[in-house]
Formats: sequence, structure tokens, C-alpha cells
Amino acid sequence: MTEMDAKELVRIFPLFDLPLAEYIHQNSEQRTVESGEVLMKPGQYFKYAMLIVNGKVKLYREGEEGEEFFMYFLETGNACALSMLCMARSQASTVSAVATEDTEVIMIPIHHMDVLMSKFTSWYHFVIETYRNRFEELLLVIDQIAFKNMDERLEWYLKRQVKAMGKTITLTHQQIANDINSSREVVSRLLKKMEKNGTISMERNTITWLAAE
Amino acid sequence: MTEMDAKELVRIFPLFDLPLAEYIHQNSEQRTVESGEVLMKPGQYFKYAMLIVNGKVKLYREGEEGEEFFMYFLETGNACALSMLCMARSQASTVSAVATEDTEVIMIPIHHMDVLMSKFTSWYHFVIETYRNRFEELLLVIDQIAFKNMDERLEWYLKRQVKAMGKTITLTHQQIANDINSSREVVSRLLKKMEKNGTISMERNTITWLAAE
DNA sequence: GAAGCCTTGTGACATTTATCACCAAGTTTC
DNA sequence: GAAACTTGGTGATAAATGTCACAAGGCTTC
Repeated sequence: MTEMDAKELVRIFPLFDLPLAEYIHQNSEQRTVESGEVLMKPGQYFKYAMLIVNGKVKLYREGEEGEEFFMYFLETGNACALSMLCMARSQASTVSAVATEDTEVIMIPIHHMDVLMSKFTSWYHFVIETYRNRFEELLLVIDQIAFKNMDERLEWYLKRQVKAMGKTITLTHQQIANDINSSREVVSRLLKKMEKNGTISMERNTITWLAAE
Repeated sequence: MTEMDAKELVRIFPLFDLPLAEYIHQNSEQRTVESGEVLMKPGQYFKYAMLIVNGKVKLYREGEEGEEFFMYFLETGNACALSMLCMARSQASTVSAVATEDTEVIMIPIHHMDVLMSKFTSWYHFVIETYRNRFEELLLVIDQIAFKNMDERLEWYLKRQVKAMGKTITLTHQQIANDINSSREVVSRLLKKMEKNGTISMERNTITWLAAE
């Protein structure tokens, strides 16, 4: 994709108005991130607000012993709530972000935040909307790990992957286990059950969602 | 406590400026909520943004079979991020809020939100700060339930209670079990261990934190 | 195409947590 | 102060999940 112009930005971020888009266009860098590249990692200080123009970024929390826990995807038109959060507090990040496909991001340097906040109402609305969405998403994540067993959590996880990536998911059982903080064997066994139920079909490295929704 | 005036509001909510405090003072209701009273429950539509002037409110998530899961306390000077969230989306609440002591709240009717948002920069900042704080708190909650075993989760839970309520906590083992979505027996056994460690001491209905911090 | 690595399947077993059953002691009610 | 209720303690057992060990087949490399 070529460099965005302001109109293009408004199309992708519908809450922006033209002056805001223009300002961001003038005062940000656009960067292409390759699939697999790390965008944010714990301990790192973040000096940009990050907007996703295109592609997909996986956000996950890391435990003290290097465990991972998948939280959600950032997709086209999203902003990274956590990048804003760290930035605003000048705190080190406590999450990891990795591009799961080639991704184009807009990075707005921290020193523009004050201007954006004070001059553009639409920016405020966008930021609040961003927090709001992620907040709700985190509540759903909490429901899952607080109240549900592994089988339901796995199913929910797969549904989210399907929603983001389509019916065919290319992940190994080990990767899934990492994402839901379980173990490969448990995931394999539960997937086997789902295959018998007819919910999914499996091949090496891929899972295909068969059930409705 | 008597009715707030604008200056009093600024003292309690340091991010407010005087005009904002004045506006809120003119356009909100103040209400006293008794300890134990329910402020918000799932399924309810919320028509106010809620600010805590004094007291404490416990926020918890409910599972599909009526399980509970403690998320955090709202204390003096906090706003309820979730009340704003539900309100702004006209969505039914998905959390419960109960006063754990006599609590004074300010309730700003939904139809004032637009004015507040567009006229008062300080309101925006306050709202964003509110989301930010709760967001971070939720991340910590997720860490606990995603990565930690019951013993550590219980200890963390107790520490948060101590922070909010002081070294002496008046809760039954059953109440604690509900809050962390475990069972009374498990909690009793783990508490017993902590008592042997010298971390806490126990009496009927009360736990006293002995360890440092 | 042989060697080696990666992915998945599966049994056996360990650990963690939940559940059941029941008791004892404290507290409240009448 | 006896009965009823609440709270906490504890053993036995069940269920869920994690860990270990190992096998089989697919894929890659040389």
C-alpha cells in the first residue's frame, strides 16, 4: 500500500474528521511491519501512539516466567490502547505485540499528543472509543479465564481466530497452547474431541472451523 | 457529609477545574448509598455517570451461573469507568457494583455527557485517566487468573483488601471464596497455611494481615 | 532416500482444585 | 439455656489440568 493521504485516513478511521486526519498525516510516520515482527515488548518504553492501517497485530500478556496469554487482535482501523497508555504514563510496556501478517502502522510521536488532545475533539472521541472497546474485550477475556473450563476457553479462542483470520487457521497445537496458557497435550486432546463432534477438521498445521457461526 | 460545593469537588477530583466542578455541581444528583446496597447489576441500563465522593464500592463480574468474580474497588475520587461505558453504548451492564461501606456518589445524567465532553477539556482528561487506571487494573487481574495458582491469587486478593480496608479484614471464608471464584474449603485450607507462615492471623469473621506491606 | 526435525496422538501419572460429608465451636433467637 | 444457624476445620474422593514418556508420520535437508 502506498502512503496514506488524509482522505484515505478518514476512510479507515471513520471517527476522524478531515483536519485531524490532515494533522496526523503531516505529523506521523508510516511504517510497514513484516509478519512475525515484534512491535512492542515488556520493558520497552513507547514513544508513539500506534494506529493500524492494514494487517493484524496480536497482543498478549507475558507472565513472570515467560508464559504468554493472548488478549486480542488489533486490526485495520484500530489503535493500540496500550501504546497510548504506556506513553501517557511514561511507563514501560507490560504487553507484547507481534504482527501476524504484514502490517502497516501509523506512528504518532508522543509530543503531538497534547496538540491532538486539545485541538481535535474527534481525537478525544477516537481515544475514548478505543479504550472502551478494549475494556469490553478484556472483560470478556476475564469471563473466560475466571469462569470457564479449558474446553470452552479453547472453543472461544478458536472462534476469535476464525473471526479475525477466516475459517482456516494455520496454527500448531503448541502455538494455541501458548496463547491460552495451557499445554500442547491438553489442546491436542480437546481438539480431537471437537473434531469428533464435527466442530472442526484438522490437518498438520491447520484447523478448519466447520460448525456454524 | 453535607452537599458538595464546587471547590470541595475539585479537592476530591484533582483533575477537575472550577468551571467543570461548577457545571457538575449544578447538573448532578448526590446520593448516599448504604453499605450493602447494590448500585449496578447485570441487565440494568445505566443512565448516569457515577463519581465516588466518599466510601467504597466493590465491582465484580458475574458468570452465567451466578458465579462472582471480584475485579476492583472504587474509592473516593474515582469514577466508575463501566457506568460510562454502558451509558455511552446504551448497553445493559455486565457487572455488579455493591457499596461495601456507606458511600456518597454523584450521579451525572447521561444527557449531560455531550456538553461535558465538548466544553470541558478537564472532563476528557478525567475520563481518559479513569479508563486508563481501570485498564491497568484489569491487566493485573488477568495476570493473576491466567498465570497464578490459588495460593498466590488469594494472597494478592488479601493484599488488595488490606490496601483498601486496612490490616483487619472482616470477611468470611465463604465471601472470599466467592470473590475469587473458588470454594470455601480451598480458601480455608490456604488461609490456614498462611496463618502457619505468620502472614496472617485469623478469628471468626476477621483476618488480620501480619506480614509487611 | 536417510537422518533429523517438527507435529500430533496417547497412555500413565502428578498436581491442583473442587466437592462431599461431617464435626466442632461460636452466635443468635426465642 | 436449648435449638437453630453460621463459621471454620478436615479427611476422603472426584474432576480438571499439567507433565512425562514415547511412538508415528510428515516435512526438510543434504
